[in-house]
Amino acid sequence: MSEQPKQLVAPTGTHDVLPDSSRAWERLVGTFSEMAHQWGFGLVLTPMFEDVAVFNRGIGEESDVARKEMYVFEDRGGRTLALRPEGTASVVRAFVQHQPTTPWKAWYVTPAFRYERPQAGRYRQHHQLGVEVLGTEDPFVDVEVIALAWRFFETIGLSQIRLMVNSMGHAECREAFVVSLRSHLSSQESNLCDEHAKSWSGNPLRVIDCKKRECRTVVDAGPSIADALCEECATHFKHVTDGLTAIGVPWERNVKLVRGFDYYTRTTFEFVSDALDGAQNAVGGGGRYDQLAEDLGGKPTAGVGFGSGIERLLLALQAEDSLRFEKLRDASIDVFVVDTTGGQEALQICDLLRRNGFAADRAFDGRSMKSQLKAADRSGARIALLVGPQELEAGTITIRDLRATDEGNRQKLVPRSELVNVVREAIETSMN
RNA sequence: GUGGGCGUAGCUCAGCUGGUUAGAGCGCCGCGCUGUGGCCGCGGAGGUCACGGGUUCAAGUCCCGCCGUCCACCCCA
Repeated sequence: MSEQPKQLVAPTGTHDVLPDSSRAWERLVGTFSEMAHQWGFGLVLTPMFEDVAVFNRGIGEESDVARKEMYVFEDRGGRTLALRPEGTASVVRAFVQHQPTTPWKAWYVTPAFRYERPQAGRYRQHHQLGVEVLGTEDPFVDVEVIALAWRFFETIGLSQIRLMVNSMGHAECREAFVVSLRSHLSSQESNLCDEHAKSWSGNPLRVIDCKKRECRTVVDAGPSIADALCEECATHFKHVTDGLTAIGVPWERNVKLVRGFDYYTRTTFEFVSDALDGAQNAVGGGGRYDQLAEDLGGKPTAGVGFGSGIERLLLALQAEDSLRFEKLRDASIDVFVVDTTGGQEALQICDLLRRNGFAADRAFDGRSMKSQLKAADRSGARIALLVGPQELEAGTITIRDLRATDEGNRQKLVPRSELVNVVREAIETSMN
């Protein structure tokens, strides 16, 4: 006697998306794809894993993501690879490798992997969609990238979103700011929270978005990035915010907005949902990364982009109660074919309908008519086509309106040769 | 990585201070209606009470471990 094999389940922090909820995914990704094309972006697909250096040099070896969250492994050829923890680095690596003409406008949708302790809205595999523009430092591009994200959120029905923007300045402004921040923090070390009192010098910028009161007091009294910007960077930032204002995208400046990846220069931004609480309220973010292409071994090339987490967007939609799954499901099937003669008729009728552009489904296993009609009801189909021995004999089909209420006038016998036209007509009238 | 809550049917959950064959609603299958869904009535299938140890005459219930999940921190999407 062998034991029953142990049931296997999805790994910690991962999840299956089944047809009920995947309708919402299709809608999000479909909408984004359409909008990205409207904005002039082309789809880019890059490998899910890369040489680990792509991410170490990209997001910074000092960042938490690179230090302790990456899935790093060695393949059979001894190469050290990593599953992608975010979207941007791979796209920029592809740009550097292929040197397309600029400006290069790319959009993507991809899973991202981080070894984290899972909780609501945070997974070991999550999914991001986003865009990148390489080859121009024109502030209008920053505006376009932010605007695309904003309009996308509007289109899918999110209303409680706030956009926060900031500028880190270019490499020199940023470096000068880090120096003055460092000296401020070192003089205030004893006033920082327990953790940052020890760790501030590794990455002083991290202290800026610490939520502890002690750190906030120290930070508020210290230098502001806003004052550290050179004239060019200040002007660049003003063009970005003026551009947003010009097209009616509301923004607020947040001088403490310091994002987790080291590659950001100048513009940074983040979208938060007020419908989600605290910890996981960021639904998207991004910024400019004018050094990144060079860091990955390419020619100096400016870039800017944003990424948004699909799971977070769905949580935010749910929190705003903007998701209507029922409606999405109703849209699926036009016709359900009921065949009590063995199934051969349903095979041919479904094929005919599908070739003519209808969404058709049927039952299997030779069930009773009653049971098949029950399945028809569940499918959400507008109409059912019934074929039993009588119809088969007479070369006819019974068409039944599954939504009508007057029992006397809801089904009729039609010649099989007229099927496609009759179905088309029935669907048109039942749509009204 | 640190701290806490929770794991009982496919789903949502009940199960009092340990005590016979572990329940409900929804869903699923069937019958009432032997060719007609949705509503209603009746019936049925489905559980090693997450898993592994321990205490006890007796554990879903108490203890320990483990895994999973949720929450907070951290970080982020």
